[in-house]
Amino acid sequence: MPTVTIRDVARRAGVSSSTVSHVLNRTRFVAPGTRDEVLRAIKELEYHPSAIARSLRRKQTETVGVIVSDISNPFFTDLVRGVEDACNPRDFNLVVCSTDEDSIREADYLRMLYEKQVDGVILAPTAGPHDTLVGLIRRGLRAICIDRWFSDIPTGAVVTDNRDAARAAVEHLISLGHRRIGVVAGLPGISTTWERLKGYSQALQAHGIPADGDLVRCGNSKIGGGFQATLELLATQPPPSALFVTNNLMTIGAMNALRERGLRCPEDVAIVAFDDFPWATAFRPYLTVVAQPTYEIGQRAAQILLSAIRKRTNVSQEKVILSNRFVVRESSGS
Amino acid sequence: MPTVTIRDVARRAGVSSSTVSHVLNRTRFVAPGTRDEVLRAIKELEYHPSAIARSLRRKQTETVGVIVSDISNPFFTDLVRGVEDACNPRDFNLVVCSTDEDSIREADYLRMLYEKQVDGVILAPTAGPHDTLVGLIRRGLRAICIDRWFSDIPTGAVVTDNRDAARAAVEHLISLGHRRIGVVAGLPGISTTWERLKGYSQALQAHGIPADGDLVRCGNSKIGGGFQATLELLATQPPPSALFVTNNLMTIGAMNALRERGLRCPEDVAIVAFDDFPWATAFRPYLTVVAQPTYEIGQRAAQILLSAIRKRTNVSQEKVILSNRFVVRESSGS
DNA sequence: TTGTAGGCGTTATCAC
DNA sequence: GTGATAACGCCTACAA
Repeated sequence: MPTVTIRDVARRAGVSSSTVSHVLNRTRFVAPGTRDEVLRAIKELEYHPSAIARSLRRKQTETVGVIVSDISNPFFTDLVRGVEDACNPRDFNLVVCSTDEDSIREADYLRMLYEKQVDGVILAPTAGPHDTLVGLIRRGLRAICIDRWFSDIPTGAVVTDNRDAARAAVEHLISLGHRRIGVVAGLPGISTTWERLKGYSQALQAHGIPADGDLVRCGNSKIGGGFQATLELLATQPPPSALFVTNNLMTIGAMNALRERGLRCPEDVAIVAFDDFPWATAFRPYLTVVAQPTYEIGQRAAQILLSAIRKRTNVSQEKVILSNRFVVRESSGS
Repeated sequence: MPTVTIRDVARRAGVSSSTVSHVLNRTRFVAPGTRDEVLRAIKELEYHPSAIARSLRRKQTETVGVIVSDISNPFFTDLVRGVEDACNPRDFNLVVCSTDEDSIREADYLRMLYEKQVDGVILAPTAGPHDTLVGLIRRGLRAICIDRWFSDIPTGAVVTDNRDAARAAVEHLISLGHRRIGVVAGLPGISTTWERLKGYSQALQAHGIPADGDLVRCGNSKIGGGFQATLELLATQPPPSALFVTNNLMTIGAMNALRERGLRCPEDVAIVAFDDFPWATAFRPYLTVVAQPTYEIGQRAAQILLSAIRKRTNVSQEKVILSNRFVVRESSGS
């Protein structure tokens, strides 16, 4: 296929390529007559401008990179949809990347995106190190963090009030009479994990329940980890009467573990979990959850990023904190 | 930030820009000494090549577009992960787009991707019209369909054996003694929908069960549609004793509907559904499903596309059919 | 073993 | 109202 360029259109319409460019971009007045000529030529030749060439000139790609842990995790998937919906009206495209929490992959992707000159990046950073990211930000890469924040990353973030929500969740269990409450904690080294643990501790403390290290297990934020951690928790003596599971994937693992042990929820073990599921009201037990505003996180981050891009400013270093919703359903007992 | 270009590196290293280019791309021999010089200059200047400029020259972007109905649908999300994992080793990036089954959005995205010169597109086409897509393919766009296929789209596809799987699913219900089996059908106009319906009919016919139009309802492939369709099915007289729900989202809707009507599954209504869920073994009822090889669909499609890109050939028009796995769990009864 | 130079397809600055 | 023309940053003949 011989590419048809702007000059082909120009020739066909009997004008100069600048005129064609200008009708394309509505960037200066063109006499209606000539304009129609140009438009006709475009139609006839089925001309499609080269976004690549345009980007080279304009130094803008109308593309943003989205780096998450795993695009197949419904949490991120919803978030990405929020980003997409915010970007679409402005004709921005999304390049999505999954790091699997590997900081090397993260760095690789960041470099690729930077070299592809994306106008900005939205990312859920891995635990680190963040040298590449920080270096690129210093060189002018516009970035915004989602879900997690790190004090060594000099840019803004959109997160949720993890500590408060965790505290509320655990207090809910306490109010139901539970004293031995196990926690399935997330990946070490990221803000969400320790914030949620902090909320847990605060709740216990506020109600004079002594902390017990045996009741905190790391589930690595994945299904298998949640499964394993839950089995361990269930093996403590006496076993916990309730579990606080700190993310969606680990919740699946935790439920699998209960099943494995032949325990019913909430009769034998009550559960409160982080992250809501679309199917939460369709399958039993109906989970009591901290519903994070996933879609909004993405949407908001995209808005902030896009506005910085448009205004050619840096992304403000502000940390935007969105509120979680606590939804009581049957898994926590009655 | 003043962009540092290949010439800056060249100057610094005291060589020509072509030499730099060649060490960058390992595209011709460069004396070890000079090479080291160049590499050092690159380090010192923190040079990052411009993928945009390179793409303009090479007419290759190392990017593929992925167009699905909705990135937040776990079916597509898994599929996209398969695509990503296949693309990553080759350093290809993914631009993902959600159409919401709107052919206009589909066409818009296709145009954008074409103008951004993606090296190829992997898409789950909307019901149509497909003019834009077909036009672009004619102009040389490499594309491959996933999940669905259409005879008017002149390119390859990776799909699953929907008809056979549907038939097996329904026969399973029949073998359990069900005669009045309702179907929650998907979006009209796409191959998966009619293939699954076809399998349903064949199963009935093979067992001498007369077809009943009342037992087929369209759920539009979404949660709300599945909910509505299920309510309608449950209202027929006599009500069906089993339901065949033809995709994941509608299954959630169907379960919500059962709950709304106070019906238990499988005691009151048995269910067999299309699409497995990660949480299928964690929440009750454990669903009996046709598990599509979602990840593999994406992976396979990406392999085919990438190989066509590498060999600079067209995508073969072959239709690759992957096998489904039928997983019996409790929702279909015992 | 390395350098020179033209061009990929646009946009934007000047000029008319 | 419209046209020339010089970049944008890289790759790749072709030359040496």
